[in-house]
Amino acid sequence: MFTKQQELLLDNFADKSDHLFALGIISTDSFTGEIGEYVVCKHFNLKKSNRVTQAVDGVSTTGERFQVKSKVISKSYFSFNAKSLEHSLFDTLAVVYFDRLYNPLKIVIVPSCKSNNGEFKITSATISTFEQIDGTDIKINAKAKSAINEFAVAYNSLEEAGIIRSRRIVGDIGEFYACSKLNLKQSENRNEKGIDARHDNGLTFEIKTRRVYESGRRISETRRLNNLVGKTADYLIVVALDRSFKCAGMWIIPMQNLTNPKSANLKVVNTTEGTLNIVPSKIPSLQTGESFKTFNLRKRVLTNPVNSTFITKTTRTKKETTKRRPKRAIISEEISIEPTHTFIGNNDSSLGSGGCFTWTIVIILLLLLIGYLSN
DNA sequence: ATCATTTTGTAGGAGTAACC
DNA sequence: GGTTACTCCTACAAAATGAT
Repeated sequence: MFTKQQELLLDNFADKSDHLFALGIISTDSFTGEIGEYVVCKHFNLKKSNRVTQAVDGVSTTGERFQVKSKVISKSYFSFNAKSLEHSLFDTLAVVYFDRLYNPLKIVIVPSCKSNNGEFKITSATISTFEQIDGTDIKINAKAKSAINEFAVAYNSLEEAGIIRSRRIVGDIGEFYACSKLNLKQSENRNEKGIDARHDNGLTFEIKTRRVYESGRRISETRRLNNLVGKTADYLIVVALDRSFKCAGMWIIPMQNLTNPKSANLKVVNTTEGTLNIVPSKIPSLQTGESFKTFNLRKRVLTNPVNSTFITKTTRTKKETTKRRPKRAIISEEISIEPTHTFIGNNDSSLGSGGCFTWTIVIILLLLLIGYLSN
């Protein structure tokens, strides 16, 4: 789905990201925050906290507890605000600003006692009241600095190539794969609750992506798909990526069939009823399963009365679509199964799933069309 | 005074790990 | 499996400022 050039950029990003990991600068894909913690800890000679330590990111030799916040800025807007930090748990807030190459531009120091009950505000109007360390005075060793810069270049090239549109690279790439594979439109508003993409047929999709590969980054084997509660999309699409961000599996699951949306294990693709596979699995723990064909066929599977949970969704979509489509058009479109994913429902159909049904339907419709044309 | 632009504030989203 | 801890980003709304 990506061009060769784009794949090279992704490979390069994976390499540069692993290099930062090897140098102990990052340990996850939340790279902005981790680079910031690294820079502040080095500058103030802090002992870096373990990853899940509440409020404190580093402690100085004298016991001063630092919380670090990081921000990449494109213009000189040195702003920061936080509503409710646990200000009693740390002594000093250090906000570090980076340019797009992750060169530190400034560190702003705010004593936690200066917060208004946990509310911190740095704006152009208030910044002069805080201690500031200029970028030229921030010391980072040359090796780390060049690794960070190279990482930034690799990241920026992904953005410039249109591969990603945010610093949440894993989710971004997953959405890209899912949308191009299923011909979906990404939600323009990235904040739209519960829906990442739509199809022309009216169906809605939530896309969850996980990068699944052997690495020292993860201690736990368990992978989760969190926070699917209340998601109103018709389908969940699960995308697995390999180390180089190549698609290593994709599945489509009726959202209603998820039994534990609060904290679903990634292995729901193996166990959830109605799951169909879009891209075969390259991950041993995730089974490929029955393959997804098109939305046409998918709809016929869904209208099977055996699984009543699908019926309400199917009915709604069917109504919308049939209103728009004259009957003759339906026949001609249904023949061309591959290029269009437009849903043409037959709600009375009790056909089950499977390839032979597909071909039966296609042949019948072909015969109907030939008959129609010869008249 | 009104409209346009810039800046700040907020809500909602992403991913992962630890603890129970 | 559920919850809560950590992380940052983005788009939009609202407010502030500038231009006519």
